[in-house]
Amino acid sequence: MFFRGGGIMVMMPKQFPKNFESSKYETKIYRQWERSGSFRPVSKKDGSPFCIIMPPPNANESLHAGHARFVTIEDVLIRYHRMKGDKTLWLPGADHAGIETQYVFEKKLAKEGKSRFDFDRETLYRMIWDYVAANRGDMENQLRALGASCDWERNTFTLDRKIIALVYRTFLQLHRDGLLYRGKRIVNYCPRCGTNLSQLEVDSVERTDTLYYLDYGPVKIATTRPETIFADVAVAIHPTSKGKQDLLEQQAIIPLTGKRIPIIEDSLVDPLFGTGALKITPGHDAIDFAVGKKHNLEAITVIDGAGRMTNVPDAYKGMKADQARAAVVGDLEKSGLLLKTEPITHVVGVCYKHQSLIEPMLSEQWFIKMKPLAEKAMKAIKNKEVVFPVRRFEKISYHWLKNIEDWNISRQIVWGMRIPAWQCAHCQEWIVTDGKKPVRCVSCKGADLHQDTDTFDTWFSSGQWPFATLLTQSLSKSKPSSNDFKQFYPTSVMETGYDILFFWVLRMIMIGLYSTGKVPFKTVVLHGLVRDIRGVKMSKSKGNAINPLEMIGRYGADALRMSLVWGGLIENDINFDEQKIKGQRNFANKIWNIGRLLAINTDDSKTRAAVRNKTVHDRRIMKQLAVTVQTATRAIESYKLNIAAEILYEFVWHQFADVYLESIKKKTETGEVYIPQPSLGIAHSVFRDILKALHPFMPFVTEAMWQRMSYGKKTMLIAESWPKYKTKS
RNA sequence: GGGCGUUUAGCUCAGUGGCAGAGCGUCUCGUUUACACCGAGAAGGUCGUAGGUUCAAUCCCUACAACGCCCACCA
Repeated sequence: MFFRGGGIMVMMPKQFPKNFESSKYETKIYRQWERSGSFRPVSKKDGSPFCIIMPPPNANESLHAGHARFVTIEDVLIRYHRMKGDKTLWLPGADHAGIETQYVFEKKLAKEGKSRFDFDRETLYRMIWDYVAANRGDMENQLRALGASCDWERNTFTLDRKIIALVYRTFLQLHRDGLLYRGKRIVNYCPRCGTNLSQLEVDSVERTDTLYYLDYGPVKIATTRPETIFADVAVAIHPTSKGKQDLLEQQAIIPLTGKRIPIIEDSLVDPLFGTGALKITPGHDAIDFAVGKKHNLEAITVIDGAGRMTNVPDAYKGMKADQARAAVVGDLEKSGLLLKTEPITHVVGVCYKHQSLIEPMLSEQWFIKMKPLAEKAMKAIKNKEVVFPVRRFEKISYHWLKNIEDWNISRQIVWGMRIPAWQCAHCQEWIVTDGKKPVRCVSCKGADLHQDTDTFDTWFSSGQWPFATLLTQSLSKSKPSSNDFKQFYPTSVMETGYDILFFWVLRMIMIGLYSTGKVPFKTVVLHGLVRDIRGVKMSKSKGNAINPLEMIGRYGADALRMSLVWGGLIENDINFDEQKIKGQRNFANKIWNIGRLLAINTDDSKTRAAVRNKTVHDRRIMKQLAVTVQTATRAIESYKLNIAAEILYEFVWHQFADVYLESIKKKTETGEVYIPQPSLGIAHSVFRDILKALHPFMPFVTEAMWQRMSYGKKTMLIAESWPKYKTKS
């Protein structure tokens, strides 16, 4: 028997607005879902656990189009699995975003005429904490506006005490396992951020600079950085250089100071570049550092953390590095030691965030040995313990893991987790703990211990996010389901932008495997970036960023969501086009009006009289529905969300509305439209399944319609079950 | 220097070893008691180029080109 909407009722057109006014429903419906506890994981008979840990957005920033895309994709998966009957958990969170947040806060301080140096560490930390706490609600409300059906009772912040405790535990464990070390290395120091950055946080840009040819006595060298000559400790030539033996017996002379340094040979030198001789400056260049180490040379620092000259002749002391370059070049010219100059186009490192020039600097930092961790990750990928449905991401991941380098995890900022390591003032020994201050030095028993002032790279803690969030849930006694970790780990899907594949996803796999012995998630689904209509990456500074809330206000959350998955594969970049949202707003309205047509004609006294047999149209629409739902189901299961969205759109609009409803629509003598039975019943039955199948994509209009039609009696659509059709044999 | 991706209608993009698809845009017509946030229809493509495999290639293979992205220690 076919379901007939809401029994006997006559709905006057006036009571049923012609357009779906999204803003009238969205907030109300979301609150209804949230209050009813629909976002909590619930066990059904044959459901299996399904869990996504949300990539925590920066607690301090508003959401942009990229967030809207991930929310849509993840919410589609979550709602689908929930309807399928799986025990479904989507765990939300917020990220403290160390460097970025501190930078934003410092800009704010600067506006007030202050700087971070005006405050002690604790005060500064507290100020940033309050600042973030005040802004955090905005981001969370934006997630709600987008319809994210995540479990707010499990909402977690990356700086929650329990999370910090777990991160410290991992750090200590790495130390005990010999995977952690403190080393003096060339690091990428960003003078603007006031901290060093990992290799990943440094971008390369091509620049044209001047190449200076300098007279070093018996040899000539070419350099782009004449201000660093005071840190030179040798000049290297290639082993096949002409007159090598002769040169090796002599000494090179640093211009201006006259200091004598050895001439050495090393195959790293390119004999065809410049003069074929390379000045070795281990204190300010990574290659030189490597060469210096090989030849047992000292590393001299001549630029300090503020980017000023130090440890140089008085004439240059205190100058900024670029001023010093001009001064040095001028003096070289005067003394005739500048042989010639030529322009050179080369690649330099810049800060990924501000594009400011990176200063390679010698510094002592905490490092994690990555090779052993990466090997386990590669094995897990090979064994398909973690699957990349889009093959190219697996290839890229594997390649990166194979060539991985040690990870510098200490940052010179206060906003973040302070590193739980103390140095003994007496014997200089470092003591690592799980967060508690040690009483005495383990080696000399000294009691004068000082905690490291650095904090962890944010990615070090977020690399532990999947197990940390689930474990801290388990530690909570107040919550009914205190075994989240046991139930949901490894999680089902990790969904995030491909731009943080290396930063985050692969590190989660490595640390997850290390800490728990298991991969943190079984499937990695990556989405492409949202660009502007011309294909340019969106950013606030370019002014081409779109505000999701504005789009929601204009077209509704459903329309925005659909537009972000419709018309392109999720793994590819998309160009954001407002026309597309508009089209989906029209679609939401179409759904609304299908409901309106069915509702205003549900008059039994009229339709009962016209009962007849099923027609070709009736039978065809039933079949098309079955095929559509099956295809959509398969598409969602294989993360081809665009296919699912598109086929549902096509079916609803062009098969159901344009063809079927038109074919069954009748008019009375007075011109009133009505639909006779059994077609009306069939139409209702098809429409019910349409609402269900579209619900993951367009949760608001479908829920609003579901309730309006009283399809579920007292249940909400969010809690309904996914339509099932037997696969054709 | 290595790697990856893209190239299909005016635009944005799906897709398949067997008549080339969607949305938007354009044009024509229609309806105005489900929806103008509507309907019916039309125009528009040598599926980047050149070879190869095949009965058959937009799809598979090879080379090339253009564009884009990622990685990399030539000062």
